[in-house]
This record gives sequence, C-alpha cells and structure tokens, in this order.
Amino acid sequence: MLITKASEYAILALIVLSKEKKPMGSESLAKQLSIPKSFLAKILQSLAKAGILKSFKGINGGFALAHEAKNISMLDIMSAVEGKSPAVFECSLSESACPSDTASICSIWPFLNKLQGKIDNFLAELTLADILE
Amino acid sequence: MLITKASEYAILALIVLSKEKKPMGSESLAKQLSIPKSFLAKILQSLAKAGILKSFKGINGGFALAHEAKNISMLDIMSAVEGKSPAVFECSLSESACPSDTASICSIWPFLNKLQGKIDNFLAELTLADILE
DNA sequence: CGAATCTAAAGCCATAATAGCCTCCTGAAT
DNA sequence: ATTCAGGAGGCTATTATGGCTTTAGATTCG
Repeated sequence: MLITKASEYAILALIVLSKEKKPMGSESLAKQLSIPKSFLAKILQSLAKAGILKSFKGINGGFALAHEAKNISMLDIMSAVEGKSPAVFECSLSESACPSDTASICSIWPFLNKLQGKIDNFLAELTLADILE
Repeated sequence: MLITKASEYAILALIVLSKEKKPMGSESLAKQLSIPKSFLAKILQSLAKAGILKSFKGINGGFALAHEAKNISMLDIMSAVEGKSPAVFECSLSESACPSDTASICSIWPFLNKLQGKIDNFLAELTLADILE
C-alpha cells in the first residue's frame, strides 16, 4: 500500500475539521467517517503533537486545525502520522559501503535520492487547501 | 510507509537493469542490491507479467527492460507490483451511501478523488528516465 | 535426439509491521 | 465534585515482508 491507513484517516479527519468552526471530538469524527475510533484517536494525538491540530479537553472539547488549510501540506500530515518522512528509501547495502558520499560503491544511491526529493517536493507543495479547492 | 518495499526493490532493480544490455538473473540482481532474492524474484515476476520486463529462461537467461526507460512510469511500476493503483482511498462508508455519484451522502469523496488524481498524475509523469537523468 | 544444467514460475511457511480494539488515567469545564 | 473528552498503554488481528522448496521451460552439450 502506498499510503498507510493512518495517513488516509488523518487526511479524512483534516478535511472534515477544516469545515468546522468549533472543536470536534474524536468519537463524532470517527462516526461521521465510519472509521475505527480507537485508531483515529491515536492519529489525532499524533497530529496534535506535531502542531497540526489543537486539542481541547473537557466538555465541548475536541480537535481543531491549528493553522489554515493552505499551510498544511501532505508531507506535514504524513510525517506527523508515520513518524518519519514518507518514501524513505533505505540503502540496503552495508553502512560502510553506502555513505552516499563521493566515490561511493553504491552507484544507485544518487538516483534513489533524486526520486525521494521529487516525491517529498510534490507532497510538500500539495496542501490541504489544494484538495478542498 | 508511503512506498512499499516491493515497489522500492522494483525501482532499484529497474535502475540496474536499465544499464544492462543483456538479461540479468534475479540472483545476481539481488546480490548486487543486497536485497532478499526470494522476494525480489516475485517482484520481477510481477513486473514481467505487467509487460515492464521481458523474461528469458535457461542459460544466460534473466530479465531485461521491455521498453525504454522514458516509457516506464512510477505508476506503472507500483501498479504492477502492488496489484492496484497506489494511494487508493477506499470509501469507509457503506456501499449504498458511497456511490460517488450525484447527491451522495459522502461529502468528502470528491476531495479524496481529487487527491488520488493528483498523486496518480504525479506518478504517471515521473518516469524511470527522469530518475536516471 | 536426449540428458544435464541453468533460470524463471509458483507454491507454502515464518516473521515483522500495520491496523484495529479495549481499558484506565489525566485534565478541563460546569 | 461531577462529567465529558483527550492521553497513554497494552493486546489481538490482519497484512506486508522475507525464506524455502518444488515445478516448469529453455539452452547447451554429448
């Protein structure tokens, strides 16, 4: 799978939240999206930790966007939820052989690096606002 | 993970194969890339089935590109290896509620569809030749 | 022509990571 | 103090990853 369920649910939740004025609870979010609430709760927590969402406890609490939709990129979302940059191509060669520096034995690393850059760039420029049109 | 290991290995193998004139066996490919040969063998078979690679049995057999690098897109590779279009956002609502047609209850489907289109488009335009520069 | 050999094709099995579920704890508003 | 909702952890199920063995097709050589 190219995009994990966690990222997919994060995007879904952010789309819904972008249309809400007031904080929305994880339970009602999960219900509206028909996705598992326990899993979604963890995802929302990750997004809150990353500063993409603000969280409010207590009565009438819930989650709300911390920034404008145009300032939230797909790269931000995926990095927050998956804990790392997406599409990380790990060199499968031994560490000593793959420092990605000059005269490296690993001749394919530059190509992987280029691909990773292109993907990261695409995801960084694609914001929530682009999807909401 | 955004890109599965299968896709990653497929890309790695295609990069190497794009520089070879003669067919290359799965074992020597796995050795050069330091990746599991059994897993790679399956991936190469998928690529062959999809028409991206040509396979040759017997002595001096192996795999070779079936097309020019500029005609092989990331979308082709991922679709072949993962058996479906990457980034498939499945509607989590009930089937009756999510036909993605007019008057659908599922208000977020159009946005998901748009995102999927953008990702597919990006991957379709990104070819092996782009990475090889 | 037939045997030997090389390599792809295809299956099943083990492990690791993801996806999903449940319970208790913590903090805020009334 | 009570109640509502987020925070945090452990536990199970599903899927992805990797390993192994057998089968089948193609080439070379005797």
